[in-house]
Amino acid sequence: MWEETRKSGVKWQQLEHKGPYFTPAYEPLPDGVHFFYDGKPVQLSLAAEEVATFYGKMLHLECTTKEVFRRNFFSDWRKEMTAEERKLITHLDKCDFTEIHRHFMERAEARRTLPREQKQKLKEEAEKLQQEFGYCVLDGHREKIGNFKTEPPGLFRGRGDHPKMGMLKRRVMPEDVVINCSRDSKIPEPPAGHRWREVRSDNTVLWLAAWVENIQNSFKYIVLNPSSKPKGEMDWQKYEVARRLKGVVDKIRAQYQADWKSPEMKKRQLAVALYFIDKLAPPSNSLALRTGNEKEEGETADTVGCCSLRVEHVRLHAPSAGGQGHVVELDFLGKDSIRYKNHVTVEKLVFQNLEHFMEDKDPKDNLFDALTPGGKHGSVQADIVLEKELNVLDLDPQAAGSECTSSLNKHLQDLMEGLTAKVFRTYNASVTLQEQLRVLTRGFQISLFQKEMTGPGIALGLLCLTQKDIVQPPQEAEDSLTCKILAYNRANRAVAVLCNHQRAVPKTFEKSMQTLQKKIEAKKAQVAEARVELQKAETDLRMIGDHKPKSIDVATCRQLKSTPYALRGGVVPSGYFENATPCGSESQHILDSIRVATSGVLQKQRRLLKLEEQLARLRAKATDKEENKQVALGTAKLNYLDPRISIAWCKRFGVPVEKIYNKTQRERFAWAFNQAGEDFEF
DNA sequence: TTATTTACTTAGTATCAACTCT
DNA sequence: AGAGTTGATACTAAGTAAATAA
Repeated sequence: MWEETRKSGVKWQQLEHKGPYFTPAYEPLPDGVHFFYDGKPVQLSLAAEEVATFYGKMLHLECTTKEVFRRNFFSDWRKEMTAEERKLITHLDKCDFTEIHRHFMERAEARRTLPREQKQKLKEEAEKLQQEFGYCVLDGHREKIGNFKTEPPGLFRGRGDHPKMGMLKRRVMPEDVVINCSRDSKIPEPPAGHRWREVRSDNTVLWLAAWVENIQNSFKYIVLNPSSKPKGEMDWQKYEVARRLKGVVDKIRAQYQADWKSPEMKKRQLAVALYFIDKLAPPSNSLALRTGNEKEEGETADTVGCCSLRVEHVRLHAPSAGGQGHVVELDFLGKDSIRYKNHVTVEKLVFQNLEHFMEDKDPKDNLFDALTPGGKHGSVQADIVLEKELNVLDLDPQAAGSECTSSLNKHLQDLMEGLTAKVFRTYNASVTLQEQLRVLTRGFQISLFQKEMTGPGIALGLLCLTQKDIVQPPQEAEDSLTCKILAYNRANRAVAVLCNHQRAVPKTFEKSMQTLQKKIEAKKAQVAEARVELQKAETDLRMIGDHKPKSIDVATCRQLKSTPYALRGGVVPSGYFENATPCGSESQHILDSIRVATSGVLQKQRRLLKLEEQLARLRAKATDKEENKQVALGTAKLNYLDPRISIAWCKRFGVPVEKIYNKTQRERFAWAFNQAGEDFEF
């Protein structure tokens, strides 16, 4: 069934929806808010004012200080001005948006501090909108839509050094929007006085509406929510492909390793490129690069992936006397201009190949030039020929990627149906999670077993200690749950590191770390204090023994020794009462005071344990926080880790899935829940 | 072939909402 | 109750890769 739909490309039979919700029209600034030029208030035309507010709203953001941003903004803004405005406003430096900025900050603040009922009202209105526009009917099921609103107009915020940052992103109009729905469904109504660009019925795609965005001239789509059935199905298939890779990955690796020795330059480059994409050697010797498609120069930030790597991104470190092995250093800006910097030990053959690939090239030349059309190794068959061709140096050194990625993917397709470069990231990520979970929680099942055998329920003394006096194993269940979750996060983090998922250090990081440290110090003090108190209680108990050891009869002595306290190697030394003589009624009194003193010791002991636990938990939290400082776990969790691995692990270790996946995530992974038994293996 | 277009996944950040602590 | 934290969500940019056009 799935096979058929995949082959035919048909994705639905019925699709009905209300079309996108459009950004409300621009609301002019209130009378009291002014824009100033050269110190004088200027009443702008509506269009120019709107664009001015886009900039004013962003005044606190770093991008407004960037020259490219300011230049692009100013140039686009001037296009929206009237002739007079354009004549007057010639320098951005003379523009004063501070009143506009203050206005929007105050408005946001006002909304935050709205009384509870008004907030409730806003929430209800949002919910109404969601109900009206946020769902569609797909093959008889009501499915949630991911983004049912068109993107509002504003200033483009590219990441990294984006040449187009600050450009005006135009308002989307119904006339821009193509609607996709089934022919016989209720066709969505365009807003009054407008019409759609087109209404079509293409059931080989999943989008509901689309428009062309004016910055990059690319499509934007209204699509389904990840919780929807078709999205879930695709997610599932993605992991199934990755699992099939597991079956052939050894063969593939053997082959590309063999290809490192191929006489054909192209083959060797392909083999090394694939190695860069695949190499997995935890904990810190993996590469896991993205494919690195070609990008149009000047249209986007200069970022690269495997196929678009340039010589300048690679450094080779020959084996040193210290015996470091062959090390490759990669340093480049990857997706989202996130820096990828890594030292990795590689096989000698890889190293030699790289030396060869880099020979006689400029830093700006492509590393894998034989896989790109204009590269100097491009059409060369063998090294021997290559050596004679060295004069073909400056043939378009910039040409990158597309040829490389498509030949790479074509090669992979031959090795396994459905295999592409990005599958390696999915595969390596999921396999790493599974393995790390195994390693990091290896101890837990054993300790559960031990608990059964030696648990707390052993015979207690007859000192009439009440149940609560028994030293409980320190809240085992809860404590081990904390440990398990910490272990899960560690495993998750290993994958995030593998995939280089970074985030900006949270603005509040230092401060909240400090408060946490303070808490730890306070807890340490409490622990020390509790320890002193325990010692004092122990001395008290011993004192009773010192003063009246003889008063205890033999039977009581036995009882005493069998109390949990004595058994724990406490302060009453074994044999301490051995020579006590029977002394009848007096022993009852002694027994009483010992009971009280013992109970005191037990109480102090419990308190100490509890505090020590709290301290341990705080320390764990601090570790977790520190390790997470620059690592984003969410991306791996959402896009790379087969949820069935986590679900199976939860079942095996008795961890409630809610501790791992929040509500949205459980909805997103709904497809996985009835699939993964506790013995699921990726 | 090679370049362009299209459709979909992957990504980090800003903001919003909920919760914790004082 | 209000401030401060934290977690969740909304948002949309930036990739991948297949399909299509030239």
